[in-house]
Order: sequence, then C-alpha cells, then structure tokens
Amino acid sequence: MTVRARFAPSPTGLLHIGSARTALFNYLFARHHGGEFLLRIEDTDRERSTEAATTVILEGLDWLGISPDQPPIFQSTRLARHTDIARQMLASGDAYNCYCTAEELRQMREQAAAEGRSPRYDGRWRDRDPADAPSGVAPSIRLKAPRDGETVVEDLVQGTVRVSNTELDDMIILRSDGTPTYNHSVVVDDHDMAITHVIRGDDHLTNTFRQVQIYQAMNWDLPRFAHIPLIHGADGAKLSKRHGAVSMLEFREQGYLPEALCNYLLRLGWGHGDLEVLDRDAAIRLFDLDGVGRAPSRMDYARLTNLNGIYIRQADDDRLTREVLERLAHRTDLALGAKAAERIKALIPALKERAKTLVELADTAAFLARQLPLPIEPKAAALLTPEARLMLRDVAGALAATDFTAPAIDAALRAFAETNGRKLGQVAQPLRAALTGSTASPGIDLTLAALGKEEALARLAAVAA
RNA sequence: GUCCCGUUCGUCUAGUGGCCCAGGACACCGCCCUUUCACGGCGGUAACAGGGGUUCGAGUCCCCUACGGGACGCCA
Repeated sequence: MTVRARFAPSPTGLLHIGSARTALFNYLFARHHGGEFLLRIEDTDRERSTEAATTVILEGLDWLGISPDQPPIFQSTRLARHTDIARQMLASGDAYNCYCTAEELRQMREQAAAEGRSPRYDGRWRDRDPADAPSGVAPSIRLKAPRDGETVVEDLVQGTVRVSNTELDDMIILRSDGTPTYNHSVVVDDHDMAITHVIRGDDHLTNTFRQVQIYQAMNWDLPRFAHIPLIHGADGAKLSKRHGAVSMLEFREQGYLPEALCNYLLRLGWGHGDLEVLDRDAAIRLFDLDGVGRAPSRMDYARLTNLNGIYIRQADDDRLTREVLERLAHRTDLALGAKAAERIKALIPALKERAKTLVELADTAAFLARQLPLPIEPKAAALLTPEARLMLRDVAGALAATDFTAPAIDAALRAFAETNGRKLGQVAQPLRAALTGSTASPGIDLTLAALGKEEALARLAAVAA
C-alpha cells in the first residue's frame, strides 16, 4: 500500500510553527515511505478564510521546502459531496434529523454544567417519530452514534486509546443551513483522497473518536492515525504571540534559515539516538512515527538560534551574500554600491563563522558599506587614544607598502608590532576600531583585505593623528 | 465539572527490566586556543514528580496521588 499523507490547515492568516511541524512530519513520513504528500486547504469557514491566507501557507511551505506533490485541494469545492454523504447516511438510518434550536441546545449545555454533568446532546430526536417534526424549523442532521460499547483508536503515537460510547453524543454532520461540519468533511475528504495516514496535532485526538464513528457508519476503511503532541511556549502554556515569533514569516524576517528551522522542528518531539544536526536527506532516511514522543514540548529559541548558526556556517557564500545585500538594501545610512557589495562578498566566509542569524550577519557586514566619517561605538572610541592615533599613522604607512593580500597584511602587522615592541593586539585593536567603528570583527588581516587598500587607508587617515 | 493524554538535567532528548550512582545537545559557569568577537577543544553545575506494589533486580511493568496539557460548538 502506498502511503498517502496530508497536511490540512485552515487558512486563517499565518503558518504557525506548530502547523509547520505537522506539515514537516507528514512530508517526511511520506518521503520516508516513498509515498505522496498532499495538501488540503480547509476553507469551509467562508468568513475567516481568505485567498491571502492560502498564499501565506503555500509560500511558507515552499520556503521550508516541503511543498505538496499535488496541487492543493480546497475543501470548499467539495461541499456537494459532503452533503451527499450526509443525506445518504440519513437515508440509511445512520443519521437522523434533529429539530432542536440553537437556544434549546444552549440551555441543555447550561443545565448540564449546573448539574456537574458533561455537556452532551441528550438524543431527544434520535428515535422520535418524524411526524413530530415542528413545521417551519429546518433540521440539522446528526450521526446516530452507537450507544453501547466503546470506540477505539489505534494511534501510531499515542497507542490504543479507547473511550466509552456513553461519553460521545450524536454529533451534527450537516447544519440546519445545509452545510457540512468539520468532522464530517474531514472524514469524507480523507476517504476520497485515499489518505492512508492522518498525522496531526493531538488536539484532534478527541475528534478522532467521532470521525471513526462516521467511517464505521459508512463502512469505510480507517486510515492509520498519529496524533503528535503540541508545541508550547517556554512557560508551558499554549504557544502564542507573547512567547515570541510563531509564524514562518516572522522567523524568515528574523534571519532564520529554513533548513535550520526544519532541523529544529524535527528534533522537537522526535529523536533518533544522539543525532542533533540532520539535513533533509538524513531526516527522510531516519524519520518515522515510532520516534515521536507523547509529551508536549516547549519552544526553545536559544536552541533554534544555535542550530541556525551551524547552518549559516555551512551555507553557500553567494547565497549568504545575496541575503545580506537584500537586508542592507533599505538602509539609508549605507552606500551600497558595487564596491561595497564586492567587499561584503569577500568577507562573508569570515563573517558567517560568527553570525547566528542573517540579521546578525547583515549587521556585522554593514561597516563595509559605510561612508566616512565612520560612526564609532563608545568602546571602540575609547581605544583611539591620541597615542593610538599616532601609531595608526605609522601602521598605515607600513600597510601601504604591501600588496594588501591578507597574508601580506598579516606579515606586515606582525613585523610592525615586533619592531615597535608591541603585542599584536595593541596594534590590531585600535586598527579594528578605526576601520570598523567596532571592537569586534573577523581577523584584522581579512578585514583589511576585504576593505581594499584605498578604502582602508582612507579610513585610517580619517582618525590618524 | 467530565473524558482523554502526559510527567528523565532550566530546555530538547537517549533510555523498550540488569550495559544507568542515568548518556548527548542547547543554555549557563570555568580553563585552553587567540589580534577582538565568534568557532573549536577540555572540564563543571544540573534530572528519573511523589508514594505504594511486582521482581533476585525498575527510569523502564502495575496501582494511587500530585501537577501539566488537550478536548468537550449547528468553529476548524
């Protein structure tokens, strides 16, 4: 049997980190088993669903590199099929008309709450004579769920989960306005799409019992279910905005690489021995549902950032250069010409060793695109004492005599330090301050070489005594 | 309130009855490397929620308690 997995988000505005992980797990599972990964947009709530929100999901998945194998299926286009099945169930006696009003149901719930019972529909129309139907009231259609026994879900992550059927009431499958409900649509779609594995957040676990009852009523084969635990914030509560970034767009803006995010998400709730850094190929090769834990996990931004640093160090230099240029393009305090771009490209290999995000990478590259006079950080300014400025004049002279390659610069600086009885650091730090306006940068030889002779000497002249 | 699920270092996890006085990673602290900042190397602090069983032996199996989470809509 070929595996067919699906990701079924409702388009409500953003691709949440939790949804992204669900999508990733589905994708990896399908790939691992040589199956297909499908996407279904659950846009039946017409008021909340927008085209823009669908675009956000599609772009987010594309950015993460987990695009579906087929064009997405829009649930809204399948309405007729859903209602058709509901009517079939009505005809076969697996469902019945319920003439309760919303108000009546609300009272039923309130009374149950007041008496300490769980708020369930009491089945008052289940076996009632259709002749009793009040005129002028449009009925909803309810599933005639089994009253005895229990409903069992053999979950690939949670194990066997069973609940007594007395806990489950007769759910509405078709509203009085003729539209299908979520639980009903999902079952019909998953069946029609020949989904073999339903992998989703465990907030859906209790829905599953009701969905199973529909499968059973229709005599359809059950897919395998896998309910993965949710992602929580650092405080253990449901992940929300106040915990920090949650949408894919935000992570992208904050300079996270999609492969780092995928790696982080993969390791959140799934483990394989001591393995921490897994690229896409390794993930596909090793991922399976038996490695998924049952406890919810907490979002840890520090760990994501650490992973991001690893992926930045491994990333292609041209790609990083493009990213940096893009992020610097809007800055009005820089002169981002061809020369500056050339300098950035030259220093990226050294810069990427010390950046954890693309934002950081761009920030630390910005000095290369600055114009004189250079803004100097207070700590850097403190290094530029009158004495240091005097020294820099001589250093500039020594540097001017080289061909300005990094090795030549390094040799010249070491020689300069030696003949002047100074430690290399006593020369390099004021130099760094004068060239970058900061106390931290890649090796001073690399920094000088990237700036180029003309620019470097100009910057030195600006501060030298 | 009812039902369901969960609980190993601060966090993510390894652990499927003896290999565990519990291993790795991030974070944190110290040292080393070093022209700064990173990277890297070495070392350190730090956990089986509590209580009962079962067993020669329990982080691993069972029960109870506590705590946490999820679900209880004519939302998805």
